[in-house]
Amino acid sequence: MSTDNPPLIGATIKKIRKDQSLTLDTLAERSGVSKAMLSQIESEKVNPTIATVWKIARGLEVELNDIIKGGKERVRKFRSINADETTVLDTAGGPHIEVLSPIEMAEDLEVYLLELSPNSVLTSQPHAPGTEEYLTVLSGTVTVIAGEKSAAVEQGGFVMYNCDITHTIRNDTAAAARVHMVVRFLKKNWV
Amino acid sequence: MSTDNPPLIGATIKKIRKDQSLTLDTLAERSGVSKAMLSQIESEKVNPTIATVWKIARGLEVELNDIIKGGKERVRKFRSINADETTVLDTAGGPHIEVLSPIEMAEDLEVYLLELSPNSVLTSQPHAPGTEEYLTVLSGTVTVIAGEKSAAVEQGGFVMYNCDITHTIRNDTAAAARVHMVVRFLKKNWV
DNA sequence: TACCTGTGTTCACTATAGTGAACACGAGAA
DNA sequence: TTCTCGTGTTCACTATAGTGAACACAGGTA
Repeated sequence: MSTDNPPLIGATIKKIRKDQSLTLDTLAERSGVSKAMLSQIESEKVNPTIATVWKIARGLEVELNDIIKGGKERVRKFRSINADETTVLDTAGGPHIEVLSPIEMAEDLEVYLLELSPNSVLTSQPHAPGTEEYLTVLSGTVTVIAGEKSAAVEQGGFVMYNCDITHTIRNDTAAAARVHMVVRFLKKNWV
Repeated sequence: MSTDNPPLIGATIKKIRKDQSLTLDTLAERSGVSKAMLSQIESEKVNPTIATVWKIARGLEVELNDIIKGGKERVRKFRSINADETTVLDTAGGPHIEVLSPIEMAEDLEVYLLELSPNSVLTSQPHAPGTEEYLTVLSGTVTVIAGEKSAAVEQGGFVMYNCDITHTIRNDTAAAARVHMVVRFLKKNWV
């Protein structure tokens, strides 16, 4: 939705109501908002208050944010990427990094495979606020440091942490380590 | 926040404004909402319209939903789970499933390791609407079917799909397959 | 001590949200 | 053809959002 105007939520409310086969009368009963008001809102004739929209969301049993963000039609995804299509990020002396997730997932949910050589370190700068990383140790042992917290995790282990602070993955052993990494961003819907 | 009352957003707006060291005057200029109104909103003396809160969110450069959901203080996570602490889900003749993510991540982001025997199938019922699965094939080859779409994915490959329809992972080969699986749910904030 | 400034609050007003009631319209039945 | 019913829209009203201006208060300075 455009960022130049407040969200037009009338159409969204109408769509959700229709999807649930509800009349204005029924939604009025469920939500505590008058039928007249609902009609005006759906026609974008008025600019309702937060409390009113919250009541409608409750009546529809949906999240307030589902109404506000515009109720975009979700198309079900199906996307597969072969091994030879993944992107490889290598730096001299650094770990071997394969990007598995497609470009359209960037800054939403990113998936990587990392291979850390014996006695190597991968240090990253803080990501966007609220971003989280989830690591599965496939082989070897790694030590993860995020801020003042750290843990050594062996094969078959799992670690998750906020990565909006400087964070480091180290392989202090004499064997290579392989790690599956997922990075999840807090989404911004309209900035 | 309580689901019995509309969201009290005044305190949230005030906190964000203070965090950014802004005065009411400054926010009024940036947002186009009067200082008087801002004061009333922050004091929970009025129930602002959606458009007004949207203007404030823009002025603060935050998501509308950040204000509405209550601006909870985020504590940075750090959680590690050793291999011997993961939960194993096995059924007779079924795949070997290890749950890596901790219980508190249930229905948010769930992480699994799957091992499918030669010529075996894992069929799942539809999950909650909007839920997505992300598979990394660590070894072997699997065929993923979601609704009418399918793909055979070899070692090192990746596949993602909506799993709010019946979906199946098959290993039609004579070798075992190992798959890393992430399940991401669309969050409900207050239902 | 008095004055000034910055910041937040309240007043008195206008504009608009929100409602109960009445109206408009289309479809189906008699 | 007329009537009835269900559903959505609009009217005329009250309640409240939203504002410019004035006020209140605290801290700093002369």
